[in-house]
Amino acid sequence: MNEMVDNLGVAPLRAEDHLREAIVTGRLQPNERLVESDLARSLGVSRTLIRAALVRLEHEGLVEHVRHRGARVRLVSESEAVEILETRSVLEGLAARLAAQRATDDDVGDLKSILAEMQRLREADDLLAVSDLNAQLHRRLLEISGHETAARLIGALNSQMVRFQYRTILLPGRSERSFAEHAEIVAAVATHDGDRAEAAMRTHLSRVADALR
Amino acid sequence: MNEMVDNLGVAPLRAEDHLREAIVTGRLQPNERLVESDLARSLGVSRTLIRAALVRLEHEGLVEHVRHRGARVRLVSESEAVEILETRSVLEGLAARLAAQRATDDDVGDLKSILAEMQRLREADDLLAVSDLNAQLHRRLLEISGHETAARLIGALNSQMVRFQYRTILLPGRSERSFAEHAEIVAAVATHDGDRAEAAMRTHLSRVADALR
DNA sequence: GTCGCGCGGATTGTATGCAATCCTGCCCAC
DNA sequence: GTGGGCAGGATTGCATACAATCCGCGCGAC
Repeated sequence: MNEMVDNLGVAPLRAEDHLREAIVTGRLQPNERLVESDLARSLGVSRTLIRAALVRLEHEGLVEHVRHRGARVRLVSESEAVEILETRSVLEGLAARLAAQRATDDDVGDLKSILAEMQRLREADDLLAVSDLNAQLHRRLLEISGHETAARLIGALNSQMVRFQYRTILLPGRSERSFAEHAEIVAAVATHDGDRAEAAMRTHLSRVADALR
Repeated sequence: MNEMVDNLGVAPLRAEDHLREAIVTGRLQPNERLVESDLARSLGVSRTLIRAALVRLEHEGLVEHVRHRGARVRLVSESEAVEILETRSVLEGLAARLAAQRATDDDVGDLKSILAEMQRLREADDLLAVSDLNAQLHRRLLEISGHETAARLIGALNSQMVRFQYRTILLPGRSERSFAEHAEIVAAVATHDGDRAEAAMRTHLSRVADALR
């Protein structure tokens, strides 16, 4: 467990990023206690920095902190995951609407090539890679929308969902339907039909929520 | 001994809450510098607590913090206010839909009496009080929806908007239309029509955004 | 045997001190 | 007069020290 030797670079946010990464990748398990002095020692910084990091991670919903009792990795329940998906549904619906209104031809080209690549990987049965491309497609749509507020909120919601990330795409038949849903979104954006893009995105994420249940 | 008595209640969050209140009420002006040691002295706590509070307020979007240069009260531009309203629009739309599905008869009664009180105050030309009741109506709808994730995000967005809070209702004619929009929302909830409630809420908040521009 | 209770270790909460960084104003070269 | 740079003060960044709180465990009363 000796990974202390990478403090050289710039690294002031490093402690926080390390922690975040350890949580979202599951290296720190849900409900695991986060003892400040242990973290401080293992990351080679002082408790002060760890505390600051924990405060921020708490605000991001990754950590739960109760006074005098310390912090632990927050467990998001399935019902909460559904709530998060419902919220993402309307936020990304908004973003999709705007993306449809604002997309340039290049933007549409990007989306279509992501879609084509998804198709290819799907036929090769590499469902995990497909799931990663899903995320990329959603990210690209957000960029195109140019809506920073929505992007920020969606980002925070996503980081709480990593635990469920690969879960739905693996269900039998889900991958085909998911692809069709994404294709519909891209088609709507390509024709600059905001209403249709929003509806398609909401349908898509509702289906994901259904799949989770 | 005596100061312990003071601390029995809820004292530890005091510094943070003081700061937040000073910002949202405008006692601390946008762009004003927040010097840690000054705040510490004036609130009677140490810099450590001030720093922790500033970290949290930064995450809430009330404060802007740049490394080695300190914190200042964040100025939210009008274009950003519009973004925030667009975001609220879809989030509260979701909440209104759920509220319509879940409202009990008592809930509907509450909403209607808030509406009646609004009407009364409007006829008495007390527009600021009307605006406060607006906020109360929106809060109550959120409660009824039972959607904690949406509620949390909306709360954060609202605290960034206080500067604009009373601005729109004072526009000539806006008060009448605003009342009609709220009445439509309540009517939709009363008939448990989720689609209509969501549409009404989105229309309402779009109009507020228009009024702001 | 079980319940209450207090003691000690572990852990968090807060304050303080020192180092690092930045900003201001001044001096000097040109 | 203008621009570059360089002190000195102001302010933040980080670490450490001390105080407050919590939790588990053992002991005794019943």
